[in-house]
Amino acid sequence: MAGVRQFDEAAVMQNALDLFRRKGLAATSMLDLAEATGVHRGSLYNAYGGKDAIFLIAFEEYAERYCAMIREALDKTDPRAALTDFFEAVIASMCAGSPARGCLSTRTATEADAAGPEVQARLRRWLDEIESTVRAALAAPGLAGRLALPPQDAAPLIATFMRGLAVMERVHHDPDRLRETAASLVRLMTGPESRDSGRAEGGRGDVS
Amino acid sequence: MAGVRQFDEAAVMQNALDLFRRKGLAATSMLDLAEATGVHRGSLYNAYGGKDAIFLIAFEEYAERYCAMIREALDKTDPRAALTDFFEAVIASMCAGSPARGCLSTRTATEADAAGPEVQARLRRWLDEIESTVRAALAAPGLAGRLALPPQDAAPLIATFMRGLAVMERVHHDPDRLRETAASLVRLMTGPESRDSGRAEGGRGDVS
DNA sequence: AGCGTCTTTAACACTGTTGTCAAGATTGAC
DNA sequence: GTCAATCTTGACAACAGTGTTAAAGACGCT
Repeated sequence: MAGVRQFDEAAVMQNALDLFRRKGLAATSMLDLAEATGVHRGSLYNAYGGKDAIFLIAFEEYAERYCAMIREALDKTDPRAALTDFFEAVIASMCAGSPARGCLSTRTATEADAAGPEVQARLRRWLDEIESTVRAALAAPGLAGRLALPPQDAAPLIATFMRGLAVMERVHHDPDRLRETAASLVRLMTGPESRDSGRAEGGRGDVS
Repeated sequence: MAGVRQFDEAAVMQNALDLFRRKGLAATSMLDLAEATGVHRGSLYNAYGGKDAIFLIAFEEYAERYCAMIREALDKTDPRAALTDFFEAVIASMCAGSPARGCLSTRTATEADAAGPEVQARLRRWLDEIESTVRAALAAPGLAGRLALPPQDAAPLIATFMRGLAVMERVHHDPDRLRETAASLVRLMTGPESRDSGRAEGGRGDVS
């Protein structure tokens, strides 16, 4: 073989992901991608075929990092610390950047009908993965039975609620407000008993 | 004065709203609006100025109906019945139509950076209105003090969670799943005590 | 009826996006 | 060094959308 790819595919995907997070899938054109990556539009068509295909590849890295992030945040022995760290990480991730970049998957989900069926399927799979990651973490020995809700009920509730946070972030751009709202849910789920499980420090909360 | 408007403005706005709910603000073009309303594109420019202006007018009716809908749903003497009816109405509204049309405001919120500042401001105002409507309803004599959370904490939590439901609807298109998730939150907020407050029947849950 | 005002309509110029193509450049394999 | 595969690049045609404008039409008012 010869006539070898001239650009760094990983770097292209990183730039593409950054762009998708800033502009969203629908609003990003192939020309935007070409400019952001420094790769000629024709080369992108040649290498990947189109926008959705690029998105799907770029999304893989996002998905992986995100899951790792929440898995780490939830890996605590105290339920309240686990959930507090979890929401802190989620909120920090969507509020990072200026202007804040928001949540890629939430944005893509709401404009999903404009995206191809592969993107829709990938999104569905990813949200399921988030939910099972949360469910598994809550069912872990340390936390099991210490919540007001069994993991199989708590996980969908948490997964749905975090989507809501992402929407609210777009409207108010106020991380503290999100934290307070999340704290209410955490209080509700952990009950009033464990009075002081102060927030453990957890990860930096940024996915990238 | 003369040279009088040839079209029914209310009908145009109704059609515009329908279209916005189906396609979203960003994906709807002036040409789409012209076709959907039967009014020539130039006339729409002349009468309203542009897409955002049309959206803002159409949105008023939506906002009004929506608030009335949730106010009615929450107007119950039992907290569990109120919240159950509330979420039933919200879910029915976003799942109506085929394909389900989703939640206009949630969708607009996530693509808000593409919209003008007036739309963003209107959206913010609307979400605040939803939140205060919920807060007021929960603080009403019949319900006050019968929730696990004071109204000023419960309202943002509920408002945020219902945005999450709208996102999940886009992904899974499964009303029952949404109902179950919402039921978990209701259980959490009303506590296990009131064992049987079976769902009162409430409104039809459709905004339009 | 005539006037002025407003609306309608088709057309125009412009910009942005898409997907493809052919010519040329590059590079590994032989 | 030559070959052949592959990538790069600029160009092209086609389409969609925008916002404006000028001419034509409709209507209320006097």
